[in-house]
This record gives sequence, C-alpha cells and structure tokens, in this order.
Amino acid sequence: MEDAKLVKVFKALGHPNRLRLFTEIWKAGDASFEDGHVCFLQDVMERLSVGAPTVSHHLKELVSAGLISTEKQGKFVTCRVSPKMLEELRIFFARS
Amino acid sequence: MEDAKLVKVFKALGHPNRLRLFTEIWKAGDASFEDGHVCFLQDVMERLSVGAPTVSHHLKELVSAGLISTEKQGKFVTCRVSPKMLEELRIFFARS
DNA sequence: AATTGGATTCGATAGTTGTCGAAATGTCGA
DNA sequence: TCGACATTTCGACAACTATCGAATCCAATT
Repeated sequence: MEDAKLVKVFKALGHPNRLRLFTEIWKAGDASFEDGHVCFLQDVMERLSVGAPTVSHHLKELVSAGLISTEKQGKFVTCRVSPKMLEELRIFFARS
Repeated sequence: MEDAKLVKVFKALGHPNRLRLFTEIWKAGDASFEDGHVCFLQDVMERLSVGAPTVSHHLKELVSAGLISTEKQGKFVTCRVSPKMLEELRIFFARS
C-alpha cells in the first residue's frame, strides 16, 4: 500500500471516537451472521455522546480511508469494515 | 491494549513524516544484524526535508506512543522499534 | 577550558480538525 | 401530500499540531 494511503488509515484510527466507531462496526459485523452489515448511526450516537453531524463526519472519514463501506437501507445507514483493508494492515505489520 | 493507548499509536503513525520515520527505523533495525539499533536523526533529516527540531519532536511522539525507544550514544541518538508493540498491533488486527 | 557539532527546548505562528447548531435532504408511513 | 424522522451538509469556532528560528544543553575533541 502507498504511504499516503496508510497515513490516511492511521489518521482515521487516531481519534478516540473514530477508533470506537470502527471497532464497534467491526465487532457488530462479526456478530451478524449473514452479510456483515449492521444498522448503526442512530444506535451509536448515544454511546459516543456526540451529535449526529459529528458521527456522520467521522463515518465519512473512515470510508474515505477505505476502512469501512456504507450502504443506505431506507432511512438508515449500514456499515461494514473492509476485509481487504484489514488484510493489508495485517501484511504491513507482519513485516519482520 | 487499552483504547487510549491504541489511539495514541495510530495518531503517531497518522502523519507522513512520522510514518516515514517509523518505517525507516524499522527497516534499518532489520538490516542491522547486531542489536537492532541504528544511528539516526542527523541521517534522516535530509531525507525528510524538515529541520532538526521537528524530527526531534516527532521522535518524542513515537516514543511516547510506545512505538520506538531511543538511546543516546555520545552525541547521537539511536532508535529501534518496539517488538512488543508490533506484536500487540498484530494481535489487534488479527481479530476475526 | 574552549570549540565544535548534534540534539533538545522554547515561543510563536499558520494550518488543520473536532464539534456543534441550524438548515437541508431524503425516505417512510399516515 | 404531509409530517415525522434519520442522516447529511453548511458555517462557525475552539482546540490542537506541525513547523520553524533562536536559544540552550551536552558530549567529544583539541
């Protein structure tokens, strides 16, 4: 993976609320036995104690970093982590 | 690893110069067949095209995040990545 | 001890970013 | 079509950070 892309990924994870967001999406994706999707924003707002605009903003950054993808289902938005990105991160840290 | 610690690690890696610094220390550590140490700051300044104060500042953040350790040998400072931290990061991304 | 040279600290500044409230968008159900 | 509700966009502001130059510290060499 190129340097600039990696930097974006780490910067995205380098904030408490975004890391929490990411890990919850990740865990929820594991739990859901079907397609890895999970209904979210509304649900998470309470736990992070930040407003909806902020959550939306953070989600966009995670998407832009390639860490997750989102999909709209009616009024709601669903997210899942990118297995590909996880694999690339594993490869990065595996060196030596 | 606790959330706050992880955030610090990712924030440290989420900057072009620091990521570069980290990977160069990492690679140099691999190359040095003795103790994983490598003489550095002076050497790296040129490649990153930032001043000494800035490099010093970034090094401190990498240390504070637990990603590397530094040691003074005379006038020079030597660095190496923390194998323990690498292992913890591998574990983090290994989940699922 | 004086000088040189590598590294750190300090203070300042420009740029970035996290957060919010308000407004806008879009979708579902009545 | 209207109203309710989930999400996004916009504009603004406070907080943080990357960087620099100047000054300082510390170790080696003379």
